[in-house]
Amino acid sequence: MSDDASNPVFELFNEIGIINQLSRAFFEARLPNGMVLPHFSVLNHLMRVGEGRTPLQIARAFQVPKNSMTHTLAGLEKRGLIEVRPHPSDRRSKTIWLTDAGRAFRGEAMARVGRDMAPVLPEMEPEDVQQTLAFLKSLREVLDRARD
Amino acid sequence: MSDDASNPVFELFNEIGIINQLSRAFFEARLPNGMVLPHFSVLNHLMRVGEGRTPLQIARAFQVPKNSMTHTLAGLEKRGLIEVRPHPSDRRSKTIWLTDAGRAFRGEAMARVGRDMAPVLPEMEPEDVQQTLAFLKSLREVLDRARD
DNA sequence: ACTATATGGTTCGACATCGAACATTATGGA
DNA sequence: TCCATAATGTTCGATGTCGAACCATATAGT
Repeated sequence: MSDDASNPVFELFNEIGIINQLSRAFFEARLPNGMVLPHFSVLNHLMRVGEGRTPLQIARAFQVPKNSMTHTLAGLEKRGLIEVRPHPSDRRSKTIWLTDAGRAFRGEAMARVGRDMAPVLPEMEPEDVQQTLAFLKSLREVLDRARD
Repeated sequence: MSDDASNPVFELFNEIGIINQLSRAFFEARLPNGMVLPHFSVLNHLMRVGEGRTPLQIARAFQVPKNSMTHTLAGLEKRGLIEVRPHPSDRRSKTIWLTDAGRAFRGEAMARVGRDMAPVLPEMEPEDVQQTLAFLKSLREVLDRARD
C-alpha cells in the first residue's frame, strides 16, 4: 500500500503532535496552580518579540483563534502578569504589556524549566536543532499558505 | 541576555506548537461533523500499527492521558468506526478493532487530506523531511526519558 | 491462600478551546 | 458626508482535555 498514507509528511505531523503533548506536559508540570502552557508562551513571546502587541497579533503569532487568545490574556491579566492598555490610534484595539510581576514570573518559570531540562539538552546536537528549526519554519509557511 | 531563554530548543518547542495548531486545523476542516484530529489519528494508528491494541497502549503511543483516550475511543465507537472486544487474557482490559466503516472512513479522509495537501507537498524535500523526522523521533525519546 | 500493591479503565469536576454570532470602531467608495 | 463593508475583540454554547478519585482485576510477597 503506497498511497498517501505512507507519505512521511503524515508521520511528521504525527510526531509533531506527540512531541507537543510531551513538551506541554513537561512545561505545565513546572508551572504553578492553574497556569497552562499558552500563558507561559505568551509571556515569553512578549519578552522576545516585544511588548505593546495587540491581541490579534499575538493570536496570529501562535496560530490560534482570536477568541482563544482573549481567554488566555484574561487569565494573565487576572494574575497581574500583563497589563492591557488602549491602542494609541485604533480604538477597537488594545495593546499588551508585561508587568514587573510578569517579567519576574517568566524568569522564574524559565529558570525552573531550564534547570530540569538541562540534563537532556546535551544529548541534542545544536546543528541538528538548527536544521530542524529551519525546516519547521519553512513547513509552517507552507501550511500557512495552504490555509486559504 | 544569553540565559536559558535563548536556547533554540525552546524556540523549537514553540514552532512545534504552532505547526501542531496549523495541521490540526487543516485536518479538522476536512473531517465531517464533530470529528476531531485524535479520532482520525487513532484510526490511522490502528491501520499502521495493527488492530487489537489496548486503550492504554494507544494512549501511550500518542502520549495522552488514558482518560483522554477513553473519551476519544467512545466517540469512535459511537460512530461505529471501531469495535471494542474483551481482552483475551486480562479481564481488566479491552482490545480495539476497526470496523469496515472505520476502514472506509479512514481511507476517504486520508484521500481528501492528501488531495488538498498535494499542491504543497512538492515544496518539501524528501531528504529534509526524513532528516527532521529522525531528529524529532530522538527528541521524543529524550523527552520521554525526562518525563520521570 | 491471603493480603498489599500495582495496573487497566471509567467517572467526575474543572477548565481550555473553538466556531458562530455579536458590538464597536475603521475604512473605502459614492 | 454617508453608507456598506471590513477589522478588532468579546460573549455564548458546545465540546475536548486533563488530574484526581474511583472500581475491577492482576500480581507479588509472605
